Amino acid sequence: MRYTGASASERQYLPPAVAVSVVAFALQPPADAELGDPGAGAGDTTIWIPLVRRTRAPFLGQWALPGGPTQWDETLADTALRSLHAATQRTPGYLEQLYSFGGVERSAEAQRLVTIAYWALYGEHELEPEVSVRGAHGVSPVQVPSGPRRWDDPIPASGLTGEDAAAGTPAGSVSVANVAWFSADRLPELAFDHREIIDHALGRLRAKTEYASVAHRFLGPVFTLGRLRTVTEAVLGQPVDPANFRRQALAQGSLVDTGELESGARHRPARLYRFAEPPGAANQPITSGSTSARSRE
Amino acid sequence: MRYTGASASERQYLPPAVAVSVVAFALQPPADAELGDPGAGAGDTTIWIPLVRRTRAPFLGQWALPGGPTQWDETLADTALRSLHAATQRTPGYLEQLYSFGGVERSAEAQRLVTIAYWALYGEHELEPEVSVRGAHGVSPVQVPSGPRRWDDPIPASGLTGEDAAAGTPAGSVSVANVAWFSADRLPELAFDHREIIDHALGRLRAKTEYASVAHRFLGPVFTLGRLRTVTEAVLGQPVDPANFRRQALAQGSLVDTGELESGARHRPARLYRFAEPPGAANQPITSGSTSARSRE
DNA sequence: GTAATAGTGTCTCTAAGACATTATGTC
DNA sequence: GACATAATGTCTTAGAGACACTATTAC
Repeated sequence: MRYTGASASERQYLPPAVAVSVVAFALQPPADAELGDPGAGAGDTTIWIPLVRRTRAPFLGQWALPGGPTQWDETLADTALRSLHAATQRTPGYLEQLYSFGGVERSAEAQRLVTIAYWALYGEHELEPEVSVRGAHGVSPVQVPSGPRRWDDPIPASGLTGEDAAAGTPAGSVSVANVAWFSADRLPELAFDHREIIDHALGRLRAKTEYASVAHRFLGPVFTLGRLRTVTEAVLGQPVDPANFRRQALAQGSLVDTGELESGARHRPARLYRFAEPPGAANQPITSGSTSARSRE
Repeated sequence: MRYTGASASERQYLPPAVAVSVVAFALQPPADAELGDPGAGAGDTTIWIPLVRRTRAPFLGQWALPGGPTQWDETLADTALRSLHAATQRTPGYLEQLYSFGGVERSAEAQRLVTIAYWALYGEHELEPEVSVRGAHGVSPVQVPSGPRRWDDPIPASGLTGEDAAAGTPAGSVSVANVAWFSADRLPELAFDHREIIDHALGRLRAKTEYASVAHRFLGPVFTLGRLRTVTEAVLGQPVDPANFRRQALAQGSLVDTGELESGARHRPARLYRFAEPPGAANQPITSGSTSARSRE
């Protein structure tokens, strides 16, 4: 019961294939990562995105977003995490849905394709190589937004791009050599409409309401206001006044002074802060295979 | 080649079924509409939403959002418009995607279900009964947002709720008697998680950045500032200072004074305004079967 | 005239941004 | 000591909100 090669007359009985694409952001590429643009150093002034090189037509050899088809027993967020992990060997700390694309298919494939785009954030500590103690891939906690937005959860497999979904078999898996990290300011030419998806994701990230609440996810559990400001500057792509940033960040009410100081720098030590989860969020990390809040039939 | 009754071992080869649910808003219920709550008059102080009564288990007899499965030759927005029209006999002036739900299915159905939620707005003139001159349903222009967000377009059929998608056949269609309009403040108990979807849609609608740009879609092509303020009050559910509203609405820069005045009221006549589409939007209404901007394979 | 909304002017308060100043560590 | 960033304080300006006041129609 496979759908490849269905004739045109059979098509109308086929439900669309469902796949995801993921735009993942990090403040730095991982230490062992290949850089798409060898010229650019890994400064703190830009945002980095992992891309995979396509190993199939169409757009063979071109860069594209990590992604892949949903499997029968995984939710959409599962699929997003699994295919992102297949490309980067790392699990992001944050994942959120962006938008769904469901155009009528015009390619040679037998099925229509519905693609759901996600965006993900990697914190500093999530970029260290994962220790492969457990099964196929890491099981680090992933934070998925609660509140008005909703979601699903994480599992394992290979990594293509979302457009290869219509092929029933997950063949032609991506070797790690086909993955590289790019600065958001210096993206290569991208397959399909992935450039627009990235632009959309960047727009969301740069929207004030978004970055104010997610900037800290690029960092570890504790951080200085200076680091947080650096993140904001990287997200916005422009400098931010330190004094005003401090006032606004603290007025936000979601930063907690840990009482500790960061030492070792060649200047006055900075206070360390934690991010206080909003009361409703319950700060409940989602682990692979969790059953929580699966609110839909 | 139908999928109903697939055994558990077959399931893993089945792609998820894809369906949509639509939260439609109007400032008033249509004149010929049935009201869910006979007590409430049709004042301008609230927002109205059409619901359909389920004719199947689960949640048989309970109210739910209009929706239905995607057909092989229609896009997601097509499906949304078609199933909304099946319920209300009317085509909305605006349609935008909200969120996708893709939980692993736990019901008795053979397939998983991915549901994409949309929200729609009906303008005053879109609530008049449609003149059935052309084919199965109206072909009035529908405005779908451009810019970072993307979409697809409209076609005909019956109207269930999105959760009936897994059944391959669109049987058990909704008679108009099973449709009623409810005030957003007085919703009945809803099937599935539709209450959350509506709350999400209301949240989006009430977000300042959204309602500032969509409020005029509840009205006809020309309107007074007083009417526009009334819409805003209905959306927000609270009074708004007329003077301040005027200043902000005009400062927005998207209202054009037509030079005409509204007469007949027992008070000073008000200027009539049009909404100026932002330059990028090209103000290009989308008609059924259009091929524009279908940007995805 | 009265009633009712349209439309204008003005005051206050808050928050954003610019920028000066002091504090405290490493070298 | 020099240097670098942390942390605080102050001034200006733009905008939101409260509210008083004038304008113009129907009756």
